[in-house]
Amino acid sequence: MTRQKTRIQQRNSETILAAALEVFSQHGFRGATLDQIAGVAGLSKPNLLYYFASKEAIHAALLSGLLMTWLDPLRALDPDGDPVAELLGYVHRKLELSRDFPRESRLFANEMLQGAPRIRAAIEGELRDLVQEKSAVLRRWMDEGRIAPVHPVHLIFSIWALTQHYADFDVQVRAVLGEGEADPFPEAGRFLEALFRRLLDPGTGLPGVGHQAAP
Amino acid sequence: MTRQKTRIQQRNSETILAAALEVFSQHGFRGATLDQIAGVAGLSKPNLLYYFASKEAIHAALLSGLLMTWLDPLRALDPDGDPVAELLGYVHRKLELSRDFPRESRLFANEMLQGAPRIRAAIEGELRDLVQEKSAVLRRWMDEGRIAPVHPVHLIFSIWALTQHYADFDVQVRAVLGEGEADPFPEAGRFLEALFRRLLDPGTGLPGVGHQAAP
DNA sequence: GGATGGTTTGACCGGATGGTCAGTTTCGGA
DNA sequence: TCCGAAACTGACCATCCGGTCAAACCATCC
Repeated sequence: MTRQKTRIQQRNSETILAAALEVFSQHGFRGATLDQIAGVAGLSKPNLLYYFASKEAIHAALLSGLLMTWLDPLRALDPDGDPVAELLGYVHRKLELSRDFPRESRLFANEMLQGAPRIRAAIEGELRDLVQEKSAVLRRWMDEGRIAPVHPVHLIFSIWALTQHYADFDVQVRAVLGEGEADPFPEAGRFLEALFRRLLDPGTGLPGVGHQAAP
Repeated sequence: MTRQKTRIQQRNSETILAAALEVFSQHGFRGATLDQIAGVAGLSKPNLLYYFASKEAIHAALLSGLLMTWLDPLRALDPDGDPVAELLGYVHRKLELSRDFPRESRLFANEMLQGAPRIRAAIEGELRDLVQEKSAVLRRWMDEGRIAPVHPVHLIFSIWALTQHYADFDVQVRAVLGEGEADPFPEAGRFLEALFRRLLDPGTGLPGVGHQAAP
């Protein structure tokens, strides 16, 4: 089915997907054009449509490959590991994704902004299930007093928001920090480490911040 | 110049901008069409272009009005107020913006994803200056030991990321939390309150999380 | 060298898109 | 009531867009 045959097919498919990622992540699905993608890929428009049935097909291929990569770090969260270390590891892995694959992050963000018309099913299925599963783990850790009690799903949201921000709003981040500072990511890593250490530390119980009942 | 004359002009300009906000925030600049905007506004396409010179002009009008609204809450941060109360107030005001004006947030996010081609100047000017100014205040508060020492600019980034996430990724938030939960915002408010209280609390000094030198 | 099958492209198509314009309708004041 | 300006519209235009197709190209094996 999806099996590639020749090396040319393999190479050109990859070239096209790479170019499409560049264009889709910047302009969204409707804002991107086949001519643009063809231009970036260095191929002719009909040649694109020789490898992919349609513009939709290219976009779909990108998204389907994306979700797996995107969820892997959360899947890797070990229920039997040390809670704080596991969560900080997740934060750092997610931040590395933002640094190394910003276009993938923006493609995802674009899809979300549009109301996720093409991956709604996956969001309400796979993604939701995985988050619920890991939330149960977090809740257990909280009940055991190993991390501070906060709403587990919002905790996961906060990790997503804080890490993806550095990819999606890269222009803003760099503009505000100033041209002098080359790479914002090392400092971002230190900041997020401090933030989540303080948030999760079970020792410093503040009043009135207990988590709600599970959904 | 920009002064409106008749009531019809006032009303129709507002109708067009509201419709354009709806469409632009969902599809981005290139993905939006004048016919779509005209359809939402209930006006004919030529009538749109009677009030605005071009598609670009509509978009520019939206963005210029947006930045002011967007920065106001940060401007309101009082250097003479109580540090934690001021920052938590900012967080809550920003979260309310996400709840009440999600389309404005998405319009801004769309512009950022595209590399901010149309508001780069404002980002590198007004926005940058304001952030630098408030960062100085935050640094002073940290030096006085009234809030924990973290990188002030990344602290501001974290407020933006965490609050805007609930507007920009609304679909995902609601899908993951489940249809049962109607409004995610009250719980989000409680979570962010807890998060920033713990992050800012100067009492619980953790080792190795001091902030870097100022940029 | 020729046959074969994967690869590439110029030319083209129907429909959408941003924008124009001449002309008509509606409004507000004298 | 009438008039000039404001408000509005149908028809139209040039360009762009996603997609098609027949023909050409090219590598490989006989």
